[in-house]
Amino acid sequence: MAASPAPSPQPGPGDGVRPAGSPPGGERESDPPRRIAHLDMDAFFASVELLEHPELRGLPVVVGGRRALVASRGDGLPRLKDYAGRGVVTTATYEARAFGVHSGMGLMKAAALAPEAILLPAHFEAYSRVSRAFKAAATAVAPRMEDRGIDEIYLDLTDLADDSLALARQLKAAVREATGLTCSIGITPNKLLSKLASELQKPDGITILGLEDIPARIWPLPCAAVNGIGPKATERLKTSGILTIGDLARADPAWLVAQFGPSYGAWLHAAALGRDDRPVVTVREPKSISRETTFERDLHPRLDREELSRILLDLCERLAADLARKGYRTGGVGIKLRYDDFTTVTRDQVLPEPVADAGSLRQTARACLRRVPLDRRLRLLGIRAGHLLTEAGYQAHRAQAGARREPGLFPELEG
DNA sequence: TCTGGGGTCCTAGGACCC
DNA sequence: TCTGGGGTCCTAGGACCC
Repeated sequence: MAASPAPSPQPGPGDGVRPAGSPPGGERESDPPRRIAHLDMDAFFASVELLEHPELRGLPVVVGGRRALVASRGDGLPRLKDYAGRGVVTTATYEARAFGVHSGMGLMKAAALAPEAILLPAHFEAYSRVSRAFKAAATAVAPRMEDRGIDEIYLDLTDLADDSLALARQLKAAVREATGLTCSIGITPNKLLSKLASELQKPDGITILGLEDIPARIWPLPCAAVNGIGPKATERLKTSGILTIGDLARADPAWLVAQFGPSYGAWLHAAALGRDDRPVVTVREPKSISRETTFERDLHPRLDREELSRILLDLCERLAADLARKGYRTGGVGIKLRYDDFTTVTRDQVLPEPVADAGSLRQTARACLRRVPLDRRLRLLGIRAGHLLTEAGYQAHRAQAGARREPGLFPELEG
């Protein structure tokens, strides 16, 4: 079953977004109208690369692939047609998208569409730096910000004085001043609609919508435009003749629930009507930290045992470094394997004591590996740290555990 | 021309406890 | 020799997102 992005308090019958002036004395007071912005950087990674390579402006440029592989061919600028490997397109400029190239597409396939496009390796440090800069610029205008990844944010504008168009212009000016880059902004009463709105006039656009605009502006869009309706749900909806958000809005809610389950079915109905009361979440603790790698060639668990062992150690060391840098311990370690047929398995194990060092991670990963079939070649190995505990949380955990055992027996060994 | 790496959330069964 | 129901935790898989 498809996941629903926080369907929020289950919209009951007749509930959801209450019309302005809903009956007094109801169970809940009418929520105050909100103003939520979604700010999305335009072709972010590619645009950052163009800051470094202004001479490539106007050309089809694709960012993706591993640096060593990308850089190893040719003397001039690497072309997509020179690439051989398992990379995917991370971002493409609008000129490259005109050839049908899009994010997530295999680079080999992209090369068939746009062989002469420039291929640049990703520079994640640079993107992170620019990401911090645009977020700082945006929060200087609108402080209540929800981080949605490296290139997009939500902002709660509800309590700000200026009108929405003025705020959008201020945000775009601030982002451009700080980074030299353009973004697109949607402003509506909720996150769902704002996310849709910011896409409507990309790049460099501003789109402000009210609930009254839903039939004309939202309903003609394909279902897949909704954040939370992915490839599987799109396909299932299509087989029932539901192609647009408007089709979905007209579908019988009971039928949707029967087809997609109580949670997702109800959410689909609410989403099609533009109903969404999720708050802008300004602080969040991570739930897990992970590292994974796809091999350049498929590896056999026995024949390539040493190489796999080296790769596992490397992943554990990098994960341990991540934990140390971010100040977490993990109380549960998991592994992920992808076989040559692309099937994926995971194994998890909770730990009696939280750990953070590479050796403990590796030991637990090996225990997990013993529970998994190792009879065919692998293309990916990953390791994940869950049940995260901050250093403060860990001290509290230790104090509790210590109190439960022999209190004060070895005080010199305690924290 | 097969399909990266980092995440979140949901479901569902079984164990275990009350 | 049987019979509940609820609650939480653990585990595995999968959809989805950036």
